[in-house]
Amino acid sequence: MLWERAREPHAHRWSLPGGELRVDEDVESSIRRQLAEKVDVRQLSHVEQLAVFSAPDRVPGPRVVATAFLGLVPSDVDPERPADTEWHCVEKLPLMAFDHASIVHRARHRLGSKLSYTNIGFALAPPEFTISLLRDHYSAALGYRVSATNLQRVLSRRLLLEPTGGTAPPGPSGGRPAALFRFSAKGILVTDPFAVLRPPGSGRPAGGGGTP
Amino acid sequence: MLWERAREPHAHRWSLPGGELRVDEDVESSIRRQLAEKVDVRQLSHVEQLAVFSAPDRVPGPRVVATAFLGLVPSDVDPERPADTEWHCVEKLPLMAFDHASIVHRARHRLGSKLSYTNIGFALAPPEFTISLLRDHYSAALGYRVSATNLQRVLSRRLLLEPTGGTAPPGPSGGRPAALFRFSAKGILVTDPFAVLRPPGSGRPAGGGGTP
DNA sequence: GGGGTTTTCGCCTACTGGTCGAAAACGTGG
DNA sequence: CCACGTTTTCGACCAGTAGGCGAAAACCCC
Repeated sequence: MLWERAREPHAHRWSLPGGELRVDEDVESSIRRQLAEKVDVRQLSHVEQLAVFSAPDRVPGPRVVATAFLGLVPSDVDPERPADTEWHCVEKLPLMAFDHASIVHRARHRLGSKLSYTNIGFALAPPEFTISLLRDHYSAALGYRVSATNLQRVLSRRLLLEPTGGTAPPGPSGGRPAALFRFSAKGILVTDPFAVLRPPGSGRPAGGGGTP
Repeated sequence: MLWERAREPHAHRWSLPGGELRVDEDVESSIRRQLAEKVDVRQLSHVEQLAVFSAPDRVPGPRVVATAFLGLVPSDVDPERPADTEWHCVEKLPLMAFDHASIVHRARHRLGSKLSYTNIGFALAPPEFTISLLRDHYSAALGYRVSATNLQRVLSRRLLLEPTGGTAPPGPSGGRPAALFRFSAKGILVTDPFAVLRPPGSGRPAGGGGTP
């Protein structure tokens, strides 16, 4: 979600929401406050620090150090937002202000990486969802096609997927109705990667696949 | 490597090296400059941003926002350093200044995670090393025993390990002399995790192990 | 040469993830 | 109402990975 700047510098370019850090708040409180002026912050399903951007010339005039965050909202919510904001596709960004395009690309890269080794993907989906929907989100974030079969198996084996029993209505062209799943309560949002070199006696990791 | 503070606040406590950011440098240049006043910065084998620490009360007096870095040096180098600095074991930290203890623990956690899914481990070892040395570094950073067999096999399969042909002299109690390895030139320092859900037709990932 | 120590190698197993194809469950049009 | 297209779901197969273990190799010292 980008915000069209009204004032110079970089008027009419699109920028990330943000603003100045107050002396009585930490950076995460600050970005939540800044964002709250635009949208309902409670919709945010995931927030994490991304990186500090501090090149001396990243903005005109006095140097500004920015702490960038990655924030996600489920795909079913479109929070109320003012007229000067707009959702944009990460692959077709408009002309952006300052170094914000590189921040977005870094965030997209982080999201793609974390999708592979954490269950952060659930932050992109509604409370109940079909595997196909989740696969589409994964594909969009990763930039390549993901097999629904593998996605379901991988997530199920990690005990992250729990069937609700319900089904979603088929699309306009028919097709078998998809089963609905929810995020398993035991599957706490893991933000750390799975260790490859495990402690001794901890069950065997994973592997497999390959091109035959 | 910690630095014993001479002045208040928190005099005689141990702190991480650092200082104020100048207006004409970015944060990484700044930490390298600060560090250069203490040690030879060229010894640093890896530097990466860790996180921003910005709690309003993290230091007494006016609020200070800190960008913490994780920096590694190979285990064989002990750079010249002034008398007010000292190497400390991460598991037996002295009384530390400000929130620096939590920064260290965060850094240790990051290192442990990255050891599992990147080849950052080479930043801990000398140019030529034995598998046992590398295993000891892994064990120390991860906090649990690591099998030298697995470590060698995993790294070899990723084409990161290259035998030099030489051997290291056995220890004082004898034993078979260990073969020396070097960091393979093809094994660029990967700082991103391996994707678990790969693009189609990309060869099969990994798996394996488990407790029999 | 025997005993102790450390490294190295091979074998086995459990399990993972990619691929593929068949079956299931729907809508639609003739 | 039945053939067809569509989408989802499930099972089977396979290559490849990592953990565990034990035997063999290579050294020291006595």
